[in-house]
Amino acid sequence: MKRYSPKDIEPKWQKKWADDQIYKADLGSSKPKYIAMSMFNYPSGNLHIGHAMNYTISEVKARFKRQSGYESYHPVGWDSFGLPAENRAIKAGISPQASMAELIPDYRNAYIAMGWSNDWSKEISTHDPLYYKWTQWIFSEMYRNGLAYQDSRMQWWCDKCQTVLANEQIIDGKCWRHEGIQDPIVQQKEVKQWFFKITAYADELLDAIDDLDWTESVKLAQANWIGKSKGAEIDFEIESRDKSHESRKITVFTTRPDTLFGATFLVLAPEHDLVAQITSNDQKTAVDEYVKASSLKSELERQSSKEKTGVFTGTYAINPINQAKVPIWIADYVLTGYGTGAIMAVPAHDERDFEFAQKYELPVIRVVKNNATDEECSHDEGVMMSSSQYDGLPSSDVREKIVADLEQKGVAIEKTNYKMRDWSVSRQRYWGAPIPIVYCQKDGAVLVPDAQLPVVLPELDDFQPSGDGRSALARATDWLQTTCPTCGGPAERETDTLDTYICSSWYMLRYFDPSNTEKIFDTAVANKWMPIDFYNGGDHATAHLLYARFVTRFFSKIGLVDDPEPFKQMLFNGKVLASDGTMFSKSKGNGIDPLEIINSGYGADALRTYLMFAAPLEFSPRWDPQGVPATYRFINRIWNLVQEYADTQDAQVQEAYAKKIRFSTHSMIKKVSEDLEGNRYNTAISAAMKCVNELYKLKTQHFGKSVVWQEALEAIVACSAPFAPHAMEELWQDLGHDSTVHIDTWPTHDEKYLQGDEVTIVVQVNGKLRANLSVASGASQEEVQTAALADENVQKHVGNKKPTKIIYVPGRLVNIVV
RNA sequence: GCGCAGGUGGUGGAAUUGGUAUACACGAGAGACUUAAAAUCUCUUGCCUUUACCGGCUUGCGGGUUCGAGUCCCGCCCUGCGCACCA
Repeated sequence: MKRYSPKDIEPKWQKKWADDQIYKADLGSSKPKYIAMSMFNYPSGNLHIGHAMNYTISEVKARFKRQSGYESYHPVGWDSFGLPAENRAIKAGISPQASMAELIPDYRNAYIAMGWSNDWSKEISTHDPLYYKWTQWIFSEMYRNGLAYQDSRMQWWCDKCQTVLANEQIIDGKCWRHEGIQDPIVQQKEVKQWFFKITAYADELLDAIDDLDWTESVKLAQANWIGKSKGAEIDFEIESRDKSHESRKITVFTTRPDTLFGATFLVLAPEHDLVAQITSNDQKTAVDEYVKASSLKSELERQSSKEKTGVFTGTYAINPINQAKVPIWIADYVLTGYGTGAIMAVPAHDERDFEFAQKYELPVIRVVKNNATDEECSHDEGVMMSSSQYDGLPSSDVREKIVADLEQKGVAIEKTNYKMRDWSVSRQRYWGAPIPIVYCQKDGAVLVPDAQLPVVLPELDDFQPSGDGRSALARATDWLQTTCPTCGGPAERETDTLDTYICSSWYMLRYFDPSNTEKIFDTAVANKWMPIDFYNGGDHATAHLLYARFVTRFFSKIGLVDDPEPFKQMLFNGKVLASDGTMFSKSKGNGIDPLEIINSGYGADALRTYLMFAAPLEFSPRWDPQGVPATYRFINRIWNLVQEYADTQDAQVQEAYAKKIRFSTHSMIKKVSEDLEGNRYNTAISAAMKCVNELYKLKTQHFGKSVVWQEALEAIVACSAPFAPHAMEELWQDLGHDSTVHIDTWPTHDEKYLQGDEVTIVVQVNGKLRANLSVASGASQEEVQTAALADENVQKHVGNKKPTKIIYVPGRLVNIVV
């Protein structure tokens, strides 16, 4: 009997599949399309167990659909620009280009060894000039549509990376690449930056979230990130002691205009423009000191110190609703970047204001009557009080009314604010797509004409940042010096490169037309294949997924693609954890190498099946050293079953056995199909295991060449093929096929085989299980009840009491209440 | 602090609309095959009581609704993730 040896069959089939190009997607196929993919790879080292997990998830989905009659496309690409790659190259003393030329082939081999069904004919790399030409073109297109602009502003700066960071790239006040204990806290630095105006799409991006079939937590994270809040801007006149004041008012943003009568002071952020102007002479020293101190504080310090601090400016403002005189303070708990950088403080109804008022003994006026006591602060809704003409009205109604009334006087306006900021896309690093801009003394910043794209990244010997805040490109003088496209005069290229999140925000579309040199991609093909049917990953809940949505939405507006949403279904999967429940890390050296497991003899099939079986895909399973041996045993059981069958003679299978075999097989087909569709891979695999166990019991009799056994074995082989593609391919051939198991072989279940002659009815007495009854499946309620009451054990518990009620659930249970 | 998700055997985890709690797997125990071991196959395995049957208990804790609750409702406790002074 042929033994199961992954070492021999896996490479054999990998070669055969490649030769036959069975995974090459025909984008013009007349079959229904399906595209499943995982977030593409950031090549920076070896394939690790996290990759194995992520990519197997979408790969199984792609295989399931390919077997089910779809033209299934499982693309592959490399997110090859970016810092980790550049840092690795610097460390290795080679260029990033050379580093990629080393890494990518290794990854390719690893992908093949995992048995992933990628279409290698359409492979892309973001560092390929053919690709980044279009990344640059997106910048130009954004610019032409008024969505890319340059601005000088304070930016987060990581000293280790020597580059600015987007808000999304800061974790606990540290750079996302340097969040260790010894790593520096990010600093603010004034830098001239290019931005994409993602805020212009804030509302659309938020509204569209509802309809996405995405992991709920990711949808929520995106909504939080966008952070929409409706409110009003209200003007407070500054009480003037000195006629020379340039500005006479302070505009505050509030989401609770209904509490305006309770505003007992104003607070400005220390960075607010008016601070110097309004500060009185006797408070000047204190204010100056406070402003200076808070500017030196890092964001982390500012956020970690719970204690609120502030200082009085010596000036007052007038509350527009009742002309009350309220003091103006400055405090760093008010953020400069949000709203107007100034708030009206309502200590009775805002916890932060309450805390501040307590500390500095400022008055507290309650204006909403709710369940809170007089001593505590509460933002709950209620009925207005101490609010003149609004008294007695519900606070939720007054919110709009008060703004409308003030709007008439021209001192307020309805306003919606967002937490989300524009996307900073400039990076002061070498390894990225150069921003297609030149600076001319006469014409300023000028776009490089499309005909001159790509602006090719020059090869350098030294690509360390220049240290003055500019990238290594600042030293590439030949490249740097150019001519102005507008006037032809001397000009200098932009030395910043584009954030790699731009590269990854549109790659899925390039998969449909990877070598087009005339256009970014063919719209007709993209419209046929978009949106991506299935997408998964264990990271980037906000940044990448938000940027990809933004860019796709932009593409739909300029007519490049119809659907504004790129990913129809998105599954945010868990990460494999070490056996002790902690994250795998390089420093701990506790990583699991997928190739090592494959080569140890267990093979890719057992590894893949284990990863998909260990837990639901959303969970983070702990690595179990017993796991792969267990799934190896499962595959081996299928293997031996098929081999044994191949060695049998023709057999007559009695009808009663045939029924049992079919019941087992068709239940399995149904369950596996539904579970694969619903991304419940772990229970799909357990259904296949259960079926195999049952077939093992059934094979002790009437086992042999027959239609019913052939069908059963083909079903178990086909249904296990997405998880264990190599072994199942071999077995498929052993069952007598010449063509591959991986295309158009998915079995369908027939309901008629799922109906048994008898059903098991559970009998309860007062809700407690007392008997199991086997009755004919067509039995009437009366028959079932009679049989139930006749049962010996049921009789014992009913005794001579008369049933007061009998609950009957057809085909399931009888509950006798006495 | 706020938001979200979740607490089920020794372990990972299953359980349609409320309807046999613990599927499947690991681990453990026993047996078969073998000179022996590995591999393979078969059986047992929530807890208590019992030779066995029978019975009792059990889904983080406490209540409630119901003929019936892992599932629904109320109040606690704990864990994980996300956001974090966004007015």
